[in-house]
Amino acid sequence: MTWTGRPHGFLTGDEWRTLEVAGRPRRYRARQRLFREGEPGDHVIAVLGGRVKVSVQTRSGREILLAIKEPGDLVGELSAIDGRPRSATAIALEPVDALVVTAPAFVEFIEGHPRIAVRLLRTLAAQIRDADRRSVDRDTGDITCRVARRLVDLAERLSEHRGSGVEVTLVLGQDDLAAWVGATREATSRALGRLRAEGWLTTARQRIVLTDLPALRRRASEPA
Amino acid sequence: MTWTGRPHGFLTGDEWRTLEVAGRPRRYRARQRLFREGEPGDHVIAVLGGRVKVSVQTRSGREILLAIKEPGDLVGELSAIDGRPRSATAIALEPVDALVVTAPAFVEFIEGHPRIAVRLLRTLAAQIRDADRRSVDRDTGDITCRVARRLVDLAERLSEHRGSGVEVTLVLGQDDLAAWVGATREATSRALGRLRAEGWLTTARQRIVLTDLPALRRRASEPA
DNA sequence: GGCGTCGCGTGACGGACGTCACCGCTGCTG
DNA sequence: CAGCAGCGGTGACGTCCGTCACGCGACGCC
Repeated sequence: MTWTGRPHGFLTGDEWRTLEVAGRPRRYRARQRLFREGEPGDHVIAVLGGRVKVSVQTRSGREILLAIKEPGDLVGELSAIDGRPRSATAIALEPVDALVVTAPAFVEFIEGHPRIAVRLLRTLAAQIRDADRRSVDRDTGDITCRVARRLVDLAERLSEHRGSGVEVTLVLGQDDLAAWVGATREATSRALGRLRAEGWLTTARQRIVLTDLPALRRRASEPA
Repeated sequence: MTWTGRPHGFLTGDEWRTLEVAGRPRRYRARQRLFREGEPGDHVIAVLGGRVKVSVQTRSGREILLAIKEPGDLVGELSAIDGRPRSATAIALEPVDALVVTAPAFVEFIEGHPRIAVRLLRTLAAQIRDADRRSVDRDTGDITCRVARRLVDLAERLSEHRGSGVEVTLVLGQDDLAAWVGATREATSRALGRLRAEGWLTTARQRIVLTDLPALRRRASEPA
């Protein structure tokens, strides 16, 4: 129902092997910054393994999460496309395997492979849909609603990979969750408290276990 | 400083004349709906004259403005690219001159003109940047801040066309402005009241006249 | 094993904004 | 011209959430 919208896997089949020759493999440590808002965007990073969070900071210091990039996704492609500086900061959530491609090489790669260009168009289209949906989500329902929605989304994303059992375990801190739903950590914690009181999930350090997805799904769309 | 991000003019030069032969000219009346959220997206609309608003409605009935399309922009291109249903509703703000192109014809057009494909990529990139910026704006500052910011943005967009005088007149209703900044009409009205009390603008029916842009710009980024 | 740090939970308090309600004005239309 | 509908301006009230503050348990480092 609430579909995250971004089909992972810009790089599929063996087309990306062509990119491989143009790219330089590189590893990033967990918490390492791939690039920072405002820098010139002279390279594109293809994520092969691990996840990367893309976010911006408001002047008041709050973090706003724009996307989580997974294996098969590109990071920093916008700057390569339009030549403008990076509009956000990218940080590795885990150890990340990646392929670093210079912007000119990337552009050449795209121009030389029309089918890839079409795929890239689709990827960008998905990102726009995702961003638009975020705008709507952020204005729909109270924080408990939004937290429930986000958890269900993450759970569904996960179920695509692993088979879905009765309960789903998410590994993420409450700070990140808060940034994701656009609220403070405290408000998020309280929202989790309410959901926990209903018996729909349990919480622990860096861990949220969803035990009643249907109920959460219901709560995610309920007016109150 | 706060730049709207979307360079108008996907259609420039005479490349679009190629599109012309594939497209069917059409006029829309003011307030007429071009398409509605959920419909299959079987055509793309190139705006030649007039403006189009793209928005979605939350289940509680509030409207959220996603974009305003101007002459030279495309509307409904996402569905043509990825084949998914329309994710928003498009409504003409004024009488609109447009070119309607079927999705297959549009795709063929893109594939046959690599330079256009690159330009389309840039357009989509700009839309993503714009959407991301909206996410940040919406969480930055109180409503008065956001209203001021939006007004300055609109004024700057306008100044690109007409030369910029000392004061700028915007023609828009408070309902639309409210949807744009993500607030209710009442809150927006009160915010305008505060700005008016400072002597930085005057308001009238469907009209907002900015008389002190520098002050507004300052207020737009001030913490309080 | 002691101690510091990090992540989580919760309480108190205040303020900004949503909701509801009403009123005035303007411009259209019959 | 009378009436109505659409738009704008305000007031009262409630509440959700941000801010500040503190406590607690788990993990890591020396």
